[in-house]
Amino acid sequence: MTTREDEAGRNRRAELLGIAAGLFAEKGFKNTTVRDIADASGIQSGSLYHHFDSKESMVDEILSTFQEELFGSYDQILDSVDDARTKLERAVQVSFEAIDRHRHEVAIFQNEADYLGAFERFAYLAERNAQSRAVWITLLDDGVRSGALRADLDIELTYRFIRDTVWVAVKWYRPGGTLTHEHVADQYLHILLDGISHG
Amino acid sequence: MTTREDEAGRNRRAELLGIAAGLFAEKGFKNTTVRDIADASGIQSGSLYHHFDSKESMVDEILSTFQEELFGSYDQILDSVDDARTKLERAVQVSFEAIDRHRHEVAIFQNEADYLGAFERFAYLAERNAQSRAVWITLLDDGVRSGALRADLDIELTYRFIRDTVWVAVKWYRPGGTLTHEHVADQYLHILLDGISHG
DNA sequence: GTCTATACCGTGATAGAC
DNA sequence: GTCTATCACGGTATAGAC
Repeated sequence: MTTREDEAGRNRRAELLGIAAGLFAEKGFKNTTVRDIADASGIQSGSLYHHFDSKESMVDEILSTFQEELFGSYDQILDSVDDARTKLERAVQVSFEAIDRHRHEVAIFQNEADYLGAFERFAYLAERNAQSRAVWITLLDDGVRSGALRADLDIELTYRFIRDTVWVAVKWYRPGGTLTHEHVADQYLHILLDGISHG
Repeated sequence: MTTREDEAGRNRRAELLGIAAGLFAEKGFKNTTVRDIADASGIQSGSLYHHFDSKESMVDEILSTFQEELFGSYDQILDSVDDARTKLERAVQVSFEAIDRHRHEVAIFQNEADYLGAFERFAYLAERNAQSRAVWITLLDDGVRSGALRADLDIELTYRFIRDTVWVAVKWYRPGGTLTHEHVADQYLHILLDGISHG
């Protein structure tokens, strides 16, 4: 049974987490105070602790929820019957889509994973990193084996370049701006697959 | 006249700045305390203030010194008589070389420019950013005009991808590791210019 | 050039009234 | 569910002895 109060509580919780995510992304986790979050939410700092144990719990919930969704998308691509090149393209497109829909979460993960990863509570961040590497390496290996990609590729370096260039776009991409995430993904894939030199 | 004391002072100053740069790069500027810097230097926190006005002065000196050198290198490339493609290659190589020789400084600029840029004292960071954009846009424009690069390039997006991929490498590149900065630059230029797809 | 001592403030978190 | 009041801690920076 779901009462009206339960739902209101969940909505409020999500609302507060959204406000916190925006601040964590903009100013950094440690650099954002619980008073900042409370001010932006129109309540007092003490009231936040009615909803959450601690500031850590807030960022924990933000990151784990997001990653569950993202890796679900990657798994769908890996499990599909598409050819290697299409899968690689899909993975890039899904990543830019994540930047579009969850830019705060992406930014937090990019900026704070190193710092947070030092606490046992956030050990899963390192696991997710390894999981992400596995996805891209698989896609690149399949691409080379199927002949879609150059045989002389340095897979490890190529992985790093793709990963870095995709996620760092969160620093400048703004949803609702002149560039759509589809356009950015297309242009990026054009550069990545075909290069920028003439002929 | 340069006395022995002056020189010892400069050495000590440079030594302390180097230690601070490592901590700022690793933990972030705000997240690094003056006590952290003092501990790592084997002195008391109060003693730091004999050498520097404030924590801000330290990061200021670290960043401005580094950028003066980096943009000197870019200017040399722009002023050279090389063709467009060679200039672009040289700019990429010089950037990876900067990551190799000054990774702390690069990391600090990458991670803290947004935060520090909000203070008037660090307004020059935004100017340096604009200057950097001007360098890359010039190189790309010349490349397209001379026929070295594809005529259908989205110059602005290409600039962002190059900038991002080059500088984000500071997150994983380690001097003295198995990869040299020359090797990384070569591989990156190969991907950038020729793409990763087969044929 | 480094030390000790300390002023002063912002921080995360708690307790209990409403 | 929010408020006020409060606490213990750690932060930057200063003063003055050695």
